[in-house]
Amino acid sequence: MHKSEEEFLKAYNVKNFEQLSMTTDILLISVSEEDTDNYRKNASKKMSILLVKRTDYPYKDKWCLPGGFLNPLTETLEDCSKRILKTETNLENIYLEQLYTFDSLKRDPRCRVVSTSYIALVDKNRLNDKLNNNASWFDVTKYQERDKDILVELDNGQEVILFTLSKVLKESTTNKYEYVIKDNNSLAFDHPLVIVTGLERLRNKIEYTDIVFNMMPEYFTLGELQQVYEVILGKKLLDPAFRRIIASRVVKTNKMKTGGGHRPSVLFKYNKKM
Amino acid sequence: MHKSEEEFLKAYNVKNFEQLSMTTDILLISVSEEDTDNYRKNASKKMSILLVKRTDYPYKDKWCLPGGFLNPLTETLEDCSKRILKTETNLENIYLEQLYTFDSLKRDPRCRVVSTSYIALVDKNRLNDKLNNNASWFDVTKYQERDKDILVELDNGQEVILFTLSKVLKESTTNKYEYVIKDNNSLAFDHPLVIVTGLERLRNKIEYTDIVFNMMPEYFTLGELQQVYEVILGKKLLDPAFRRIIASRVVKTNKMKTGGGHRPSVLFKYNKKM
DNA sequence: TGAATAGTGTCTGTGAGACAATATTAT
DNA sequence: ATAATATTGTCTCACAGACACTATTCA
Repeated sequence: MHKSEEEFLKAYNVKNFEQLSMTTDILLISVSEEDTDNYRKNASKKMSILLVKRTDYPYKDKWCLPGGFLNPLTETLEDCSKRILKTETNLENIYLEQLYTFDSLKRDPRCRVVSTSYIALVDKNRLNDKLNNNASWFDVTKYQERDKDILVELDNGQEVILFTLSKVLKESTTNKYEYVIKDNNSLAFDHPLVIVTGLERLRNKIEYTDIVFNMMPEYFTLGELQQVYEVILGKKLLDPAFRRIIASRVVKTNKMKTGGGHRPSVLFKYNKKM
Repeated sequence: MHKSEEEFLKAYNVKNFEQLSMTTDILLISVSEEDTDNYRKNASKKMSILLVKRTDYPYKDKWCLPGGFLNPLTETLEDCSKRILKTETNLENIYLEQLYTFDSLKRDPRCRVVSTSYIALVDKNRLNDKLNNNASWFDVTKYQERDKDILVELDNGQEVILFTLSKVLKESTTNKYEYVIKDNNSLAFDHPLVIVTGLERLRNKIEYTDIVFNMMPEYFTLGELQQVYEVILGKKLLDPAFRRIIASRVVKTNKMKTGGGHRPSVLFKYNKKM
């Protein structure tokens, strides 16, 4: 006996199958400026990420990435991430990019939850005072890779969060590694994985995309831009080399940044290409 | 009134919330050899992907990527992909890598289904005659990018599948594009998206990872390896340049490949580094 | 022998790394 | 004047692109 497609769809009942919940977790990254006492010195920069304090079980009172459950009937995962970002930062139009889908069986003690994580990038100047009060920016004060271990330290000025991951060989054919949480006292769920995966991704993409300009204000000096690169890559760059690489991606304006107790700097804009 | 964590988890009932279904879709990629009449000529190569014919609604009798529903209680998405690959190809130990999670609201007419896609790479020599009989290899006979359109043609020797995608500007800040299906008669679901996303990813990763060796047999000539690169990148490479680039990633063996009506070629192996 | 592929040599231009030198400001 | 950053000049080295050349097989 043959059914038509219409009949088939009508008879199809989702509830006959096991279903599950999905969440999104958002790694919101920005670059913050440290105050300086010396009037001549430029503000030094740190990479920082947004964490929120959990108010309920599981992981009650622990810090975690902003995130929440997907409404399967009305939202895409990106919609969901936008909604959560809006709640935590009061901002819209934040750059979002899908990072990875984490799905180990026991990552949430409540039930099976698969979580698709997103990277979000923002220029910190956009959001002073707009944060939800359970949210806090943590500077990435350490990000060390030694042997196969990655040590990360986060600091919001009052609390320090430390965790360690190991890179474990997964595929022996080609050398492919996966991260495993080794030591973690303070962060909820598998969020150390999300953070490290995201920071690595950002490091890679900053080299071959224009992603970095999502973290910059409209006008910026090349020195500022270079600092953002240095903070993300975790190493110093040589000025002339940096300027050569970046030259085609920025446009000089006739504005200057003055007042630094040293030579003023030309302000540039992002050079959007078609 | 305070609950303990234990009480909280006990009282938590997943079924109070809307849930959804997840699937995996697998883009299994390999490189096939075309027979040649000239005894001197080496076999030319084509990139090919595995499709299966749907036996039921929706998209009955259309081709699609191998895939299936996740069992949320017992499987990770990768487990699920492995299970499906085993069903379709009778192979285990295939290289798998998470590609992207597709989640538009109407991608499946039955219900809300979020699908995490995986790239799988295999050396075709491993699987002659092992295919499930609803599965078939399609050569990628065309992959053209013109303006903002991508035209793909797949051919299994009996049927030709054609589809077109458009790259549509998504973020105006940084120029970020997303693919939109423009024209598609033959492929089920949003699988044209998966295919194009996956082929682009492979193209990128072949340049900076050792991923390609998952598609190679244990012993191969540099000519064969170069052909695989050329087929994936869609362009010819210069011999000396290729040999320089690849040199550190392969090891010469004392085996030779002879019988080609021309100078024999040294067989190499993948050089696994720690 | 010759068609075909395998493999090497080498010139050239580009571009990154490195370091030096000059320019300009606020105190 | 000086500390600090801004900006440019230029040398060198590594390496990819390009092309030419030699080597070797088997019908």
